[in-house]
Amino acid sequence: MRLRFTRQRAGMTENTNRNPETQLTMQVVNHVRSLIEGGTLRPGDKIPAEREFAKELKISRASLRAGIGHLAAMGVLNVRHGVGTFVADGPPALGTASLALLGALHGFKPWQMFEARLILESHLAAMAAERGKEEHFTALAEEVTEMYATFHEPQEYLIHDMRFHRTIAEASGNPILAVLMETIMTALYDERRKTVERSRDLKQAAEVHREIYRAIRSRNAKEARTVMEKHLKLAESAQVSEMKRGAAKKKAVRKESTEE
Amino acid sequence: MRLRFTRQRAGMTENTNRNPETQLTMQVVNHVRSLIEGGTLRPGDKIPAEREFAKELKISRASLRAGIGHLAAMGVLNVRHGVGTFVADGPPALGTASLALLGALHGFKPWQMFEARLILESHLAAMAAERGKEEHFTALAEEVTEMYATFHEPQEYLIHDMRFHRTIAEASGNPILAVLMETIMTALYDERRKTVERSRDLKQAAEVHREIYRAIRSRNAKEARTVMEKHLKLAESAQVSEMKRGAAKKKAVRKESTEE
DNA sequence: GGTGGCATGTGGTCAGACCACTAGATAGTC
DNA sequence: GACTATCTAGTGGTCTGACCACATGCCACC
Repeated sequence: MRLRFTRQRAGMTENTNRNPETQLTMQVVNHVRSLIEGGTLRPGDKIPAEREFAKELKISRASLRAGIGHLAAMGVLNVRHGVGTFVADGPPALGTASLALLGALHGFKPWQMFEARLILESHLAAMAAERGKEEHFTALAEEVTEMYATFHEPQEYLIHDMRFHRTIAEASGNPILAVLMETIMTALYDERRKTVERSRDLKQAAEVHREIYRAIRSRNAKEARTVMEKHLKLAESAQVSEMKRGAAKKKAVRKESTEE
Repeated sequence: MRLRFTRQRAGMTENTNRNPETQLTMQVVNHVRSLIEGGTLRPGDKIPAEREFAKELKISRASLRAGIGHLAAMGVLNVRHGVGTFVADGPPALGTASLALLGALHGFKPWQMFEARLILESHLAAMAAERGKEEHFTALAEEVTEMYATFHEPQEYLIHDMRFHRTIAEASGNPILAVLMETIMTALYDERRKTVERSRDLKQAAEVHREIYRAIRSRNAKEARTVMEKHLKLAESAQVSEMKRGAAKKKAVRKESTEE
């Protein structure tokens, strides 16, 4: 049974739903939203059980679940099977796979990803140098240490790499920029995870992270920014070459794969 | 019947789902994702009817709908009652209300919104000056004209204001940054819509937009950036004063409306 | 030639049952 | 007494099949 994915174009492009309140699922979303905005629900809180909540809202459990699904997809709610549904806690984040999916959909190019990241992170580094607190510096130092300790285990190394950049974002004092950066980083590292095994120079990368740390720690915003830019440009070419190396190896079915 | 929103904290903060494939709804998300990444589904395409698609995937319609709900919330799918479900078309955008909701959740401050926007848009303006195409310039000019024509109708004016900035983002040649900017702008203008009625100096604002346009048009990246920064700082103080003006008025009226 | 209404296909909602997972309580074992 | 296995209650996850609401094209009717 072959299903067809009709190529027919959907006429109207800018179709705003007329009655936002007619949609039961949207009604749920708005209800929860107002509870959050009104302060009734705060991060980490548990919302009522589905059967109970549905009765309260006078809708079926299915409709309630549709609304919860929306909120969960947006990263506002955190559903845990067998336990309950909670308002998102911890570091804010947009819908998990959203950017990666949008990327596939609109054909984002890797260089565009890196460009976006460069812009965001260079500012974040500078801001972290200016506004960072002692606790952030401590966390950064720890991650650098871990990087040095794990540069022989790429997957492990990557985790600390991510945490390092995440901490900088947090230290910047602007959670919105942190969220945006996180969104891009997630998409980027998703790809990186597959290629990092082929990486060399992980030790050198740790070196650069140490430089960044020192610049931030000494509150030298300009320097932090410069080094971060250098790091990211390096990272870009590293990832590109990793990807090429992977592609080359894949094609080299015969053992002729001499690494240029 | 009073429902309680338990304040109990949810222990684990970093809970990654162990089996991403165990979740039927995630299975649907990943399936569609792979269809998109594989090129089988492209923007504007119609996916099979729910009953049919569910049978194909050997899952119930309910589960399928859960997955579709997720994708719709992320802005990847576009569901139209009585018509069908389509792969998102037009300008890419992250989940609609996500940032606004996250803002309420984590208490984003207005100045943080503006700071984030300033960083993004100043770069976007410079990039638009460097990479913009003739068609973009034309569109920008049109929007400026419209702004001059409608500065007595704030709501109308706002639309063109948004379109102007959106066009710059598009002209920058980096759709990722455009998406991020759009996310922030949506949250910001959502608020602005309520206060713009009290705005003065809309004509002056149009003036500044014209300056920005001229800088971009003449491919003067540095100038475009500078003027954009000036504009956004102006816009920030304008909105703040609008909000203050509104707060004063609201106290006098003392009107309590029902929650929707 | 126009127009109202119906047929069809699609998503939206409902109800109730049962499955799967978690965590705490309980009873049994060493 | 401390540990471990099992049970149990509570919660989300899935299924089924019916019916409702909406959008569109077709066709008889005027």
